[in-house]
Amino acid sequence: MKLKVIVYGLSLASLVFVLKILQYRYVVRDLSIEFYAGIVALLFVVLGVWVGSRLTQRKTAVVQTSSALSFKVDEERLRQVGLSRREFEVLELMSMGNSNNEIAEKLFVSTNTVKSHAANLFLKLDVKRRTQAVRKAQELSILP
Amino acid sequence: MKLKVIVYGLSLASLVFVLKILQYRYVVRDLSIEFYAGIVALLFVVLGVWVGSRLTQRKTAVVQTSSALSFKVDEERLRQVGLSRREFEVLELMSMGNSNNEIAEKLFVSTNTVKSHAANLFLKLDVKRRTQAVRKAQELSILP
DNA sequence: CGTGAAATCATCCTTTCGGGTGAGTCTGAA
DNA sequence: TTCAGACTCACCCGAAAGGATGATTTCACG
Repeated sequence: MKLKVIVYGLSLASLVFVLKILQYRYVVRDLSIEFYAGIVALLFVVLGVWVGSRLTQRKTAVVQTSSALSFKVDEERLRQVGLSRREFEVLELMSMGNSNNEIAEKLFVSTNTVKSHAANLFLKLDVKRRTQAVRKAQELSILP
Repeated sequence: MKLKVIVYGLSLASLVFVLKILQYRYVVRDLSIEFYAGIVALLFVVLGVWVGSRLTQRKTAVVQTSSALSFKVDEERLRQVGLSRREFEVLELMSMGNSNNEIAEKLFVSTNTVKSHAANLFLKLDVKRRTQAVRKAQELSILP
């Protein structure tokens, strides 16, 4: 929200600024139009680069803060991936560095069950190893 | 490398393109210069945003993959833990979800060597599994 | 010139992971 | 009630990971 306002405002301001410059050109007309075009182009490329990096930075920042919040955001993400609660619990303990056996003990189920959940969440996350699963979960910001 | 070439090439191409347009303007002069300025500005803002996001994307990627940037900060941390460069490289690839075999291929060494490095860094990090190693490395902020 | 750390590779062995398959229970929705 | 999905567990098997030990080479440091 705030970002959009800033970006749009800045763009408009810059445009006005450039127009003013061009207006001024008619007074000081001693340089070629190509020169001014180059200036304008350069100026706006710089502006664009700046805006572009700002944009991406904000994007990741938002992702980070949202994951730092609570369960609700996670559940939405979970539904996007299709992970069930149990699968997510396994994934959490997995990311803590627990073995399947340790996860089984902590969840009061058998190792086989953990392996089933693991296999299912690997399918849903489209990964082959638990380390990949953890990484992908972090990238999807469903895990810290 | 490739990225820079592409970016610079694209910038130059766009500049030439705009200059051509302006040249053409002298033939079809029926629109105000403000209009053309707006077009140019808009065009280059879009280009800039694109380039900007590209740039930032690469930047983060570089930080993750290459050890060149993170070396300086890492080496201090590394000495605290006592990890050698090779062990750290293995740890990095490990955190990306690579298997020992894949790590071996990417480092041009045998799987046994990777396992040796892995065993050593497990000792130094005081962990038992690779998932724990990755987690601990993140907690020590020697890995993203 | 030795000495030690790092890097490399190996072999043997055990544990852990992961894939595949099947199957029973339970719950909530149609 | 029936049915889908989740959860549970089991067995088998191959692949990956990890532990232990030893050997060689390289390279910097004293």
